[in-house]
Amino acid sequence: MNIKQFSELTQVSAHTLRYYEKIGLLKRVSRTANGHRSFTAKDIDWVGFIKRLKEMGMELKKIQQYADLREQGESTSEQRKQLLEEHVVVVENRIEVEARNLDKIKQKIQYYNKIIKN
Amino acid sequence: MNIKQFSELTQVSAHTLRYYEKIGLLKRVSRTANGHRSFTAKDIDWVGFIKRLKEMGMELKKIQQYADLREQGESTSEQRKQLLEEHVVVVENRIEVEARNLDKIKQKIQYYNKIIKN
DNA sequence: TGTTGACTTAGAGTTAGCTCTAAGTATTAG
DNA sequence: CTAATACTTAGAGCTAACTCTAAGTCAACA
Repeated sequence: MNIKQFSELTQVSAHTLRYYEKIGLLKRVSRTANGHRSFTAKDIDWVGFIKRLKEMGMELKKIQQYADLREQGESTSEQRKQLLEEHVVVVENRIEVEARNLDKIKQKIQYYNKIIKN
Repeated sequence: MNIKQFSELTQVSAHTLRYYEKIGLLKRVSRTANGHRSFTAKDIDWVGFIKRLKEMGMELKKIQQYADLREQGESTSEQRKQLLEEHVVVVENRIEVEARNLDKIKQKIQYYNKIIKN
């Protein structure tokens, strides 16, 4: 599948896909005879995973580390697991902070409700 | 209180405080005879509020809007309240998405646990 | 008197993560 | 055969939110 089709499937722009390859997030993307990128079904899963990590606020640099480990094969499973576990902690803390702040903002809204009514 | 003391109290760098004033987040900061900024106790609260909104992922532009309304006085309470309510929805959705993604990542970790044990 | 240190400004530089441009090649349709 | 279209690359440009620099003023202290 060429870059355009892949871009539509993954909802990631062709520009961004090339960028991801350049910075080492997508590895060993195969090419056709004329040098065009040719993406596979496996690439779809991988980009999906990248998107999820990104959505969780993982930096591209960290995702890159994961990609590096992944490329090295099975022997790095433990390290990849650790990387994910580290990020789980980060996200859990962030959710907690956000929940706390949400509460405070809601209190502020309550305050506005009072002064507006009177 | 001068910018250095204020910076230490609020944990926001002097550079950033000047920047916040320039983009209209801090308004009417008073000056001493020699032109130095002079911050007050009210400014501490306001910067604290800015920090909370920022922590919740509100863009400085949006915070600026809030600051503009705040400057216009009591009559804008309703609009400020709406602005906060809008953001509450944004944050609630984000927390939800994060919780869902967290689950998926935890599943991935479980998968690693399986393949590592065997 | 001079030098230290805090402040001032305008504006340049930085980082992340894209996003776009220019110049070029290859394939396909008319 | 030519025009349109899709691809390629290197590298420039953009946005947010700082962060820093340079050049200058001013007060205090040895």
